[in-house]
Amino acid sequence: MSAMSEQTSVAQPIRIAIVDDHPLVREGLAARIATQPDLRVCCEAADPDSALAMIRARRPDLAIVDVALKQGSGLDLVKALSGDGNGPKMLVVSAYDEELFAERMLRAGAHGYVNKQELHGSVLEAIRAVLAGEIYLSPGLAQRLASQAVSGRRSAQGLELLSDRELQIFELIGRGAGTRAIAAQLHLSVHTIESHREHIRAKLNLRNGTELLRRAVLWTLESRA
Amino acid sequence: MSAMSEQTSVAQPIRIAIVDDHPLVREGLAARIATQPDLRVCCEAADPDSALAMIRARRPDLAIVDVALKQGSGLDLVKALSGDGNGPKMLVVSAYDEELFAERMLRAGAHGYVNKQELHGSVLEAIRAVLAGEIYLSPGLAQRLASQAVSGRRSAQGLELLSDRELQIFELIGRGAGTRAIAAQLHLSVHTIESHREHIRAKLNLRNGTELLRRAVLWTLESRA
DNA sequence: TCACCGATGGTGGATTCCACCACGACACCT
DNA sequence: AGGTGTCGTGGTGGAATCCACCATCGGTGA
Repeated sequence: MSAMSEQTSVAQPIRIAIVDDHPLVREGLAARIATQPDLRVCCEAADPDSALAMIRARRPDLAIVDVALKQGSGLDLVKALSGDGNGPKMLVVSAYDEELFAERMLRAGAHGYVNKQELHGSVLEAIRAVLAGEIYLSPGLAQRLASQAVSGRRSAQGLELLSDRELQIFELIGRGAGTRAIAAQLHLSVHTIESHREHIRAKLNLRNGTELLRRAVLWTLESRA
Repeated sequence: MSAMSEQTSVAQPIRIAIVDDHPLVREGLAARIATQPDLRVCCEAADPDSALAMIRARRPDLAIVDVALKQGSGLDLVKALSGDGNGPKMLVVSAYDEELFAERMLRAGAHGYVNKQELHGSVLEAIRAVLAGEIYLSPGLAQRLASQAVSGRRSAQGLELLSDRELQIFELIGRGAGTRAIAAQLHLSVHTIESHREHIRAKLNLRNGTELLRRAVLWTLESRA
């Protein structure tokens, strides 16, 4: 909405950080934000690690974060930031419209979740809402989440059953990463990854690692990053 | 917006169509193109079907196409356009840096392939190159493709240098069958299958069985078109 | 004939998988 | 406070698989 009554000129613009691994998306966001005189992009990052450092150093008012950052899933970034105490507001943008991620992100401390598909011009709306202290969700997504909550049905493909960690590992498997590589990337023991694999297999009713890999590859293709 | 008549220095601006299902990416591209006085975005589309109609109607000089369009994979779009005869140049942008996709796209008639990751500022470079009649590839991608061609064997996906047996087994792998299952189904020794796997890996320049499985799954998916 | 390749199969060592277990942290219930 | 559950992290040991060589046999082409 255009209820900008307390527009205190451009003396103190609201500072926004953008975290996305696609330069094009960053530029698209920046272009939109540039249309608003009281908003300003203060810094950008392409991966969660540098993003965390950057945000802690620059202390923006709002951070726009992509779910699917190449290493370390963005979920960790949101968790870390929300654990920081008086951190920025966090608006998550995603290529997935999965209720799956929205729920997790909000639980992890995000203040809004917008799908890249749905935002014809609604990012700004989302930004305003989040800055005002509200929780913002893409319209379609909000509806699906609501109807899902009513019917109690949660079975997209059984993936809801996976915990955050498990889902993250599932995603990495889908990208073609082997157990060893995942362990290295996440700084975890190989045994831990294997343990997670096993739990994932159990929850998804998969017999062997081959079926798991297959499922993961298929899924990451369908809901592309 | 910034659709001002710029015909002062350039009588005939080059007209570009953008096809991507993410509005943000479209805007990012448009923002970059807007910095060039002789280039102009003439139309946009979010899905392959409307894109095809649009491009045939508007006849742009260049079409920038995302691989990962929701329905119909963008590959079909490129094929259709290149089958049209005197169609536009086609530059493919992708979230994947997979050699696989690049190769298929180029063979389908695309004139360039850029990864969304790599393009810090190089889309314009790519656009220029493609318009000039060259074939453009992301630097990293070009390098990998080249080294692949030098080291091992040249190959469209390399699949045509598989023997009949190997191709058959490759397909079964793609369907999710394990080595043991394949052996049983073909009434062969497990060792034989493993031997074939090894040969396939060698011919396709794949390091481990995981990559093989991944490649096989991808292929059996994309070959539905 | 000879050299090569495709299909089949093997050996042995490295790697990975997998079932089962364990412990600490945290949440939720009553 | 206790009890129960799940989550994340690790481990062990045996089974399965992978993988780099190697071998045989039959066909095909120089």
